[in-house]
Amino acid sequence: MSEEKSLNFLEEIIEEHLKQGTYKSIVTRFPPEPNGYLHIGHASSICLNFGLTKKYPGYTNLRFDDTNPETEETEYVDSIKEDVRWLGFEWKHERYASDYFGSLYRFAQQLIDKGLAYVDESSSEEIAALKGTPTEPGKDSPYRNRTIEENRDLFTRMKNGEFPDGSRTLRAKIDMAHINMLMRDPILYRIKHAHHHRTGDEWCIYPMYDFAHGQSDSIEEVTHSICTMEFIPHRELYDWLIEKLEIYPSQQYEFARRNINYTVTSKRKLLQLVNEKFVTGWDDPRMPTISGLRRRGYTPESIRDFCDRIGVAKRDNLVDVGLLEFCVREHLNKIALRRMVVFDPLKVVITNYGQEEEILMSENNPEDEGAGSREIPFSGEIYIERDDFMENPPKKYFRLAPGQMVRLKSAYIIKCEEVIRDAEGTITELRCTYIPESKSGQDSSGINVKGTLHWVSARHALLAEVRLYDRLFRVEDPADEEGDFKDYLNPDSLQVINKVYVEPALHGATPGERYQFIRKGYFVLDRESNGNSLIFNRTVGLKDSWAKKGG
RNA sequence: UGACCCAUGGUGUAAUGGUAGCACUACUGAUUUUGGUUCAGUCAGUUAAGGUUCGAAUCCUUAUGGGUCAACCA
Repeated sequence: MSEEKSLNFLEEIIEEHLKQGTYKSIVTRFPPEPNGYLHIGHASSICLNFGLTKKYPGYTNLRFDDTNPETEETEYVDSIKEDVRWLGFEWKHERYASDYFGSLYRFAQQLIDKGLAYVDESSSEEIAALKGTPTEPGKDSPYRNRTIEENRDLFTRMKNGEFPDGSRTLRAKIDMAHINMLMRDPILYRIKHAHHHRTGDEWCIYPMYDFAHGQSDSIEEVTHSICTMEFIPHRELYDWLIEKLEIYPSQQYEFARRNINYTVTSKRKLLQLVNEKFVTGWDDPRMPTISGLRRRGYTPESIRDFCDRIGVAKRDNLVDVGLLEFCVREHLNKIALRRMVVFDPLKVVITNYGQEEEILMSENNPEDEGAGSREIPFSGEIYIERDDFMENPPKKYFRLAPGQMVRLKSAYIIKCEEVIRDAEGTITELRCTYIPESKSGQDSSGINVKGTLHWVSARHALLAEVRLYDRLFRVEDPADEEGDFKDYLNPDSLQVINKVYVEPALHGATPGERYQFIRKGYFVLDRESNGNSLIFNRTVGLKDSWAKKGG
């Protein structure tokens, strides 16, 4: 019965490998650098790498590419681990490139011994000058032909801290005229007298990406090393090093990173937004970070579903954020508890109801009978949404208007009899009558109304704060615009409503529960809430075909 | 004026020489005690030109367009 889902190009490669017996099982890795928080683009890579070893025999390691102590911190390591777990994945081994500094150092010595690496004393400017350009070959460094003994000695002294930062590098000896710039004697090691988040002051030389990543893959016997397309030119060097070092032949495969419109996914840019206070932090709910999405109320299920739907391929892309929103709505619709909250209150007095009150029942989730129901107090004075009333309504307006009837959700049908105004002419109150026989669940009135409104009983309502979020940028692709990307921030990305009126059932709201404020959207309790205050973040609004029609 | 990667509806992704499909979006309509959900339907695509073939989105050539490469970042 089940329709076979087509394979992405990596799954095809792996199935072929498994079929041919190239591998019996596979090993992948997710290799973040701990210099920032993970974002939605990383989620794609996480789902890919971990997803592959869920589908095929094998496992996935979490490996931190921590070879640049100047930008890396333990805070980032912790956040990355939390985010991967939250997304629902468990790694086999937790590893660090820094675990391999000793092996990497010995690999470098082997290269020196084979005459394939040398210590260069050129400055970074001099190296750049001799590098050539994509269309012109480079020139050999004057230090290129030192003896092996000299190189060994110099490299040892680099490690021993005898030289200042930037004064020397270890370079592979390949070909300065190579068509691939990365093969023009790439730098393997540089001197940095910097404190490393894990190895402390043990080392003052650190390997470059190209001399750490592939070697780490190899040490872990990673079979399929999956990275993004900008690393394609690195593959030649990746292979060269593995061949010369005669180590386990991990293979690199590349896919196109996923881009999403109206946001940026560059750790450098996100860091800028954080540092320059354009957002409140890495987990600001407007951020495309995993932690931001989590605080915003996204579920791991919805993010996994999103990654699954956008797929894996090799072409440039700009995915519509609307798809992410669709995924979270789809999930939240099934699990969110329905609650009634009035954002902009308009008082309604039900003139024939009297001073008493009663308890009504309402289902917690019409999509899930198991979610049960809750009690809602009703009384003769309630609040409805100000924009649920119009004095001169257009055709097909189903809400309240003079002489018109609406259903109050889970309660009665009411009819608007009178509009009360203050001295300025602002509507301050509506006088309505209710139809006693129309009680929800036992309606014998025979009246059919088109509109149903949410409401809260005025004397039972609690106060809360809601934070409404919109896209962070006003343009689809901020990174592609002229000038500073920050000039394209959306000034209305955050709207705070300090006082909204919520039904009493929200009193014990917990951060783990998801809510749908009926007709308003999906909300989650923010971590800044406490015993005295309820603060809700809007995850995403409901689809609104009335607003779209210009209603 | 080099090398490499890529090109299918508005967006994302399938079709692996044999009926261009799926999802999102948009638009209709039905249902609805959320103008939500659900259901039914509609619009919409192979960058171009040659070639190979009975047959090409798929293979070849050229062109065009987009991306990547000149960090002691990853």
